[in-house]
Amino acid sequence: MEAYLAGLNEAQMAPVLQKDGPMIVIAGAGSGKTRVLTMRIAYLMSKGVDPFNILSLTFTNKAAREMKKRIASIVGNSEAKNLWMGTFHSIFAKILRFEADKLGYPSNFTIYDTQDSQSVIRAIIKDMRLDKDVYKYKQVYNRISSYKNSLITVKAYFQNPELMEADAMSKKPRLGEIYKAYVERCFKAGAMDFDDLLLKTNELLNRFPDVLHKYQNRFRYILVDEYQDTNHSQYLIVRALSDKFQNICVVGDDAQSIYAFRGANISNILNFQKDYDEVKMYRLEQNYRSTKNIVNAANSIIDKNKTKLEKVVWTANDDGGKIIVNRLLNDGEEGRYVASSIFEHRMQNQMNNGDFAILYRTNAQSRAMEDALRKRDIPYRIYGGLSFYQRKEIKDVLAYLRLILNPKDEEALKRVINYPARGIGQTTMDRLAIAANQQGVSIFEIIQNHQQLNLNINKGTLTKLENFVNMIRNFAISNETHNAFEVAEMVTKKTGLVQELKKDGTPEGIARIENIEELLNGIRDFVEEQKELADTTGSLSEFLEDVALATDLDKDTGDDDRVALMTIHLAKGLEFPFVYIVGMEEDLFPSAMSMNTRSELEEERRLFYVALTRAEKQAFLTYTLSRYRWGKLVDAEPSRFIEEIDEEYLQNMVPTDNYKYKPLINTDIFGDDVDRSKLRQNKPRSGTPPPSHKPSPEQLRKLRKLKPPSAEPEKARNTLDLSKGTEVEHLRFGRGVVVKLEGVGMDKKAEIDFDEGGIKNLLLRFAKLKVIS
DNA sequence: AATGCTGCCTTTTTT
DNA sequence: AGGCAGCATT
Repeated sequence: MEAYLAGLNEAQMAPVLQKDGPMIVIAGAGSGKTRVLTMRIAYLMSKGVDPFNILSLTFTNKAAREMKKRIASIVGNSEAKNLWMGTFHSIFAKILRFEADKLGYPSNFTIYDTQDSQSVIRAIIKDMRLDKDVYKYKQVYNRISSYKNSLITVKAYFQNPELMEADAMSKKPRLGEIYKAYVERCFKAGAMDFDDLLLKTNELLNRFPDVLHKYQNRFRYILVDEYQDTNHSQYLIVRALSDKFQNICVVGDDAQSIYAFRGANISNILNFQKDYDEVKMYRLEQNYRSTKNIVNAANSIIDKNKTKLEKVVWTANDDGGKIIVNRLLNDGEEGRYVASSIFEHRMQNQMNNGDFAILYRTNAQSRAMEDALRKRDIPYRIYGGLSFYQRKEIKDVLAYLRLILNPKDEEALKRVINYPARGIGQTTMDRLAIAANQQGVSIFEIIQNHQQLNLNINKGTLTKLENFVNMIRNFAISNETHNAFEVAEMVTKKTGLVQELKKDGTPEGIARIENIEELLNGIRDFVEEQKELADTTGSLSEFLEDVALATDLDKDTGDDDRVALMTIHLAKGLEFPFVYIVGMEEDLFPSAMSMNTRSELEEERRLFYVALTRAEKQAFLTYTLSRYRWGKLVDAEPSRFIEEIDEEYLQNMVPTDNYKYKPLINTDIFGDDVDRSKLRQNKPRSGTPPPSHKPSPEQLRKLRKLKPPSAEPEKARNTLDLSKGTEVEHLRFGRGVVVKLEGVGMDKKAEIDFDEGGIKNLLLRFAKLKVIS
């Protein structure tokens, strides 16, 4: 027996040692499935399987990189290098580039991200003169995306009366036309969207049997991680490729299926045994990650789901601390509590920042956490949300780079043809677009050939257009002899992008320049890494592919010691000693949009299961009584998921004086005449409806333009003296609470200044707010 | 053509 | 509250 297998338990060993045939591994949270995959690949190679014949599909590129490293340490780097390992999207993008000509695409096709796709759809809706309130571009995009993930092409769509009827019923009878136009525009721009990478792979394998055979023979051993989150399109690719040799190993956990919203099909894992002959099934049920308390609590949650495979996750670890549940006044308090708690536990247990994670349901929740961590000087890092590559200035640079490789890329062209401003306006663009449509070519080509066409554009503008095209062509020529970093550096200098930002001189402008510098550094690192690890040159096209398909997680080097903030979805597959799950409230988690059907609710529950099982030592749950949502303070109720945990695993904390701020709840400010239980409800008070002093829009406009009194302007504007008898309808105690001021008709954040026994002033955070007494 | 204002939408999760 | 598309102004 090979030495590297020594650390495996019996259950883990069995799937590693089964060299051939179809198999499914049901792996509970924290049961060491990555280890099994890694060891299995190492074992296959030790039994003489050529790494070129092994395809391993992972959920993130980072996971792939780490596995590769691990395997390299067992079998050696030169062999490990030859493994095919990565996400569905990145592996099949590579294959599609190689086979692009068969599908009529250029091999340097652009990969449109969600923003690009949505922008194309928005333009189509506008061009078709459809009502943008009926045809919401995001909805349309999602609809098209789900068609593509179900392999419903435009042609298939128009052959399916049911689908067309369904869209007509939802008042979108022309959805098919939009779909058609969208596909055509992408094709003309030489672009594929995320879903195309899978859809076109299917098309490739279906239409060209010789190509299918080629890849079937190449990928004799296929491994798929997180199989529960594959969609139909991915499922069909796996089936097609594994059909000949049937050496397929899928690993997953139905209890952790959380991507149904993007087409993941849980029945892929539930039905695997029907898809292949003589499937061997293995279960990994021993959890090595978490304490007994956490594992048992998680089990008690997932028990509430009806749709699941039977398995019992258990652990031999210590009991550990109970899950700490805490109630806070509002989201600001919640942030401060979490920050304080991290601070204290870090001290007490001699932990690093990187041992803590804050997990939330929606990205919008990160802000309150960030504010609190920043105030406490706790270093943190946010994953996901508005990622680095989605920032305007970065997308601008990337658009230039995309255009160099693929001048047909219309989204990139539109973005930069007049940025920095070069006097090419909307009218000109409209004319070019019309000509491009008539000629059936790209806008870039129209400009190149404008002398043969009558474009009705004046000479000065034509010169500007020529200059632009020449600039891009010169970049393209340089690109043939320079690496990605050199080209990118040239672009930032010669296009005037950085100059433009320097000129504006604002703090934001400076931050943007820094971001561009960071991008250039990133490109330099990329080029060096490529030369070292992958025997490639570090070309621009390699870099852009990496960017298009990389996630924030992939970018993470883990060098610096920071608290991790991310959505629960992003946390899948990760683990931390201390985990805070915040915003445990009805309508937030479970999300208000996921409570319509049982299956939606069950997915939310699985999501909670995933969140809880990220914790190794200690889990914390927090909920608030009210929080800002849509810019307004909204009352909140504790999530049903808290109740669903067996009580014996919980420690419910009554808010105490442990922390600097006091979580003062129901503190009586106004005496007995105010019924607070009613204040906390959204409903108007029964009997006496709340007085409505809401000013008319006209009055409000007047109010906003009013200047503060000239004497002591700063103070007069920001301070509200309660002794003057200002009517306050709704007041909660504590710092950063919200006050509703009658007669103003809006909520504003305010800080309360204490004066011995009572409140002296409300310090309004927003200078604009006027108070009428 | 550039700039500034207004009013709308947003908050589900992502490759 | 904040971002952004669409409109109005210069």
